[in-house]
Amino acid sequence: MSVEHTAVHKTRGKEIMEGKNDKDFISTLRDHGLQVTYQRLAIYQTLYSSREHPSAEVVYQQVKKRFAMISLGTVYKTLEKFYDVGLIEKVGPITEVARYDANTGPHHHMVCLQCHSIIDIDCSVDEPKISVAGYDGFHVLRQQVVLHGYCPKCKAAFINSGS
Amino acid sequence: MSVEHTAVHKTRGKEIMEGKNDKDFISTLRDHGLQVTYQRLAIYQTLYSSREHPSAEVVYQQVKKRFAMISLGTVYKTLEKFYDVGLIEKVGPITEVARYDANTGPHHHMVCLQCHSIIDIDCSVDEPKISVAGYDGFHVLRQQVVLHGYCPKCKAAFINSGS
DNA sequence: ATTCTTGCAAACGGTTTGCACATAC
DNA sequence: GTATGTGCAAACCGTTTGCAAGAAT
Repeated sequence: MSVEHTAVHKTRGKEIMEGKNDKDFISTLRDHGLQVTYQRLAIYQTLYSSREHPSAEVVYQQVKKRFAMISLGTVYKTLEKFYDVGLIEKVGPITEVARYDANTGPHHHMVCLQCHSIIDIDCSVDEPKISVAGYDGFHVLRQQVVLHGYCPKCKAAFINSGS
Repeated sequence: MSVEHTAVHKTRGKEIMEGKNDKDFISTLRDHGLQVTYQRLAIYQTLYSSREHPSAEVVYQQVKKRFAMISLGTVYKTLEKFYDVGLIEKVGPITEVARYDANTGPHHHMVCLQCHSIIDIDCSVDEPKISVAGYDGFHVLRQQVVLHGYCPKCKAAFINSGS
């Protein structure tokens, strides 16, 4: 694959992108063990140049401005692949589906990535002081701390299966 | 509406439920400004007696054992209503859809309930020490702190519209 | 040449919605 | 009697999947 188009984006992208050219982006992809395609480059650049935490749909709309032929399915697959290899972060559904809890006292949750069980954590243990100097403009109604990992049962299963 | 069935559930529910009878449940619903129906009572009791953070579907399956005729739609509507009035908690999608972020450095997020914008928070400010004594069996891979509230822009809009 | 990726369209699954009927108050 | 909740089924919408054609290595 050859590189012809420029890496320069619009608006806020420009500030962030400055100093990072196509070659850098390509290297980044390769460093993560990814094959390089125009689509991936465009998707990564779009995401990299945004602070909006865009959804797959939004990334798709952005990328389409440069690659009219790209498909939404590719964007989904690509973002998920990026996420898998640790190239990008994902803010989103912490559980596959909504889960409810009659315990309304202050507490947080541990979610098992394997069996999807949710374990309550006494809030007392953390009480993260996120009164956050500098973010005062934001009116915080509630905060949620979620730990992702493996519950004792699933951890044991991994060890036994020879992790 | 009259109360005939017993409040006793199975397994772990029993321990939790003990000391809370139908009248208590009814009062709880009323206290939250809710009309009382068999369905709501059953849904609330089911949730109250569980530590599994069940999904709507699971609640539905449970409740159906007592009320064969209940519909899944009702469970959805009811749980959401419970959540609205603060009777129950919801662990689930913190954003409507998955959102991505090329910033992989340690940081957390503020999500605006109104405009759905997401603002990064420097991790340095909180660093919640959730090494959590007593939960050692759980192997934590990553933790996510999410604040819900209103961003400066939306907060201002509320004030102007006469909150 | 082989393997991985793309595009398209259909399928999926959780959730929401509309409406007629039933129930709570 | 009036407002609210229920049941059912269809619609929604974000996401995933299968597969044939295309591109990367």
